[in-house]
Amino acid sequence: MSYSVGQVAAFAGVTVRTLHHYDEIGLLSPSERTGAGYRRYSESDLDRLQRVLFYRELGFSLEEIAAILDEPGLDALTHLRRQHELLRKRIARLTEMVEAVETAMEAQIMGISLTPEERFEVFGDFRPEEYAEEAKERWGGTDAFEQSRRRTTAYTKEDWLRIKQEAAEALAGFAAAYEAGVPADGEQVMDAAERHRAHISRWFYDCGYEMHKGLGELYVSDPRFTANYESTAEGLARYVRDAIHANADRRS
Amino acid sequence: MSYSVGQVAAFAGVTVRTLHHYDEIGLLSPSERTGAGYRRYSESDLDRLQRVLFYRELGFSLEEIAAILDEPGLDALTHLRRQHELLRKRIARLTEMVEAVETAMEAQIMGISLTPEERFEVFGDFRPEEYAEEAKERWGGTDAFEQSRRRTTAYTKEDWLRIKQEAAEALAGFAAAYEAGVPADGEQVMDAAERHRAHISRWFYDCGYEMHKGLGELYVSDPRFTANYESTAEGLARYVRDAIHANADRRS
DNA sequence: TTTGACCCTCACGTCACGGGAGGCCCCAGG
DNA sequence: CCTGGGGCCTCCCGTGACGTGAGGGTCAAA
Repeated sequence: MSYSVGQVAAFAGVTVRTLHHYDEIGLLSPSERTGAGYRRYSESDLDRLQRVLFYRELGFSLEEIAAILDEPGLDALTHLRRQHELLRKRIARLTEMVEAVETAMEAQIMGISLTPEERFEVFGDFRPEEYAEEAKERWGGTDAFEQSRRRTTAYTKEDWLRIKQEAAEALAGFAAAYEAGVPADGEQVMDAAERHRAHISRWFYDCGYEMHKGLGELYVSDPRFTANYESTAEGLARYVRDAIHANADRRS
Repeated sequence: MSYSVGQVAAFAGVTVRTLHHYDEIGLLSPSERTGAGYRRYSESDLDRLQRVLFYRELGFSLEEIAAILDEPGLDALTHLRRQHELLRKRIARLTEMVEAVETAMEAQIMGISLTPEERFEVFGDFRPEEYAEEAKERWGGTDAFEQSRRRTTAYTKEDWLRIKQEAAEALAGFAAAYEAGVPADGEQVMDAAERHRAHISRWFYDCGYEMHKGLGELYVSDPRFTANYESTAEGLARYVRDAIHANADRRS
């Protein structure tokens, strides 16, 4: 049994032109022609086409596909195993992308924008030293950033909801005291700062008093954090920094 | 903070030329230029680029991407949700392909070649009546084929190994009796036929005596089955058919 | 001030087809 | 017998998403 271009095209979900093209470049030439020059595809031609379409779908160029298919040692099972492996990798990649999207959603919800590195994390498979260095510099040379990343990747939806809730409570606590005119070194305000520090330590990275003070500075100096506080109440960022400092001084 | 083409290209893992191209076609024009005409990408330009690359990876044309991104109601979370959904679908598709590959592997191991429809099942998202009809005709108008497909999709590796094992035992049983000169309606040969029927019923589809007889006929008429038996011993296909008939007659 | 890394704008090349034009082949129906 | 319509052929130009220089400005560091 053999098949015409039209039949094969219908089977495989490609156009006749595509089959002509594959013939032209020698990727898939039908094993027979009729007297009138009509292409006739055999069973094993279909086999080859199936493989071509498979590798094409996974993003290989036609040239690469030709190389793969014409490799000596072209056992059918070998191909199937390779395809299985490629699919597994591709699924893993997409799963990573799903995670990245979820992270971005959380970031969006929490009102924090990402750094360029974070944004494209899932795309660049390379991580040149240059940018890694820059990130380190930005985060004060500590490994807090890395630690945070490692921990947060394991968090579930529920964890994130809880984190968001706690963060909102802390913010509300500071805002209430601030608007009531309580000074930044008031007892309850310092307690709020301490709860804030515990929150960070628990969910993100070990946050000592020194680091907490650094974070407080960041809240007034880094606009992406400042915005988060200032949008609740003008001057709140500075107030929170002062409270954090007062708390750190009290403890040491 | 703004970034040059080179920096952005490095972040995003694309070439400078690509960014130029996106500028040319108006898909992503940097929000600023220096006096010397240098492109300067802002934070929100990066945001847009990230989305462009995302949709591109999922196979959208640049024109389509432009339409998606310039849709009114372009909330960030909406995009993220859409991306999440698209990824889910794509993963589902790849998972289907994995299953198809596994099926093909089993078919290969069991020494049965596939029909064109089966081969390209995973590619054509359409299922025109024409071919569905042909398949029905081929399988005698019953729904045994569908039933088999439904059941076997849930099978694990272990199941398949066991099935293969049982099939091999059945074959060996027939072959032994055949080569010992036992007639096809011998007691033990009919018992082997009955075990064969039970095997089919258990793992693939309800196989009554009539259907079993049909299957026996298939073993001598359909070359893809015949080959499997004849390669063990010449004349075995006919012998198995006769045994199946004898067993069916005995039972009714 | 010079050097080298980076940037600019043309402009042609490439890959994987799309989409006709113009013309055989072949069989069912009048 | 011939005629119409569907499928097939080759030839060839078009397109989308860039690759790849050529030829020439820009700019911080040495």
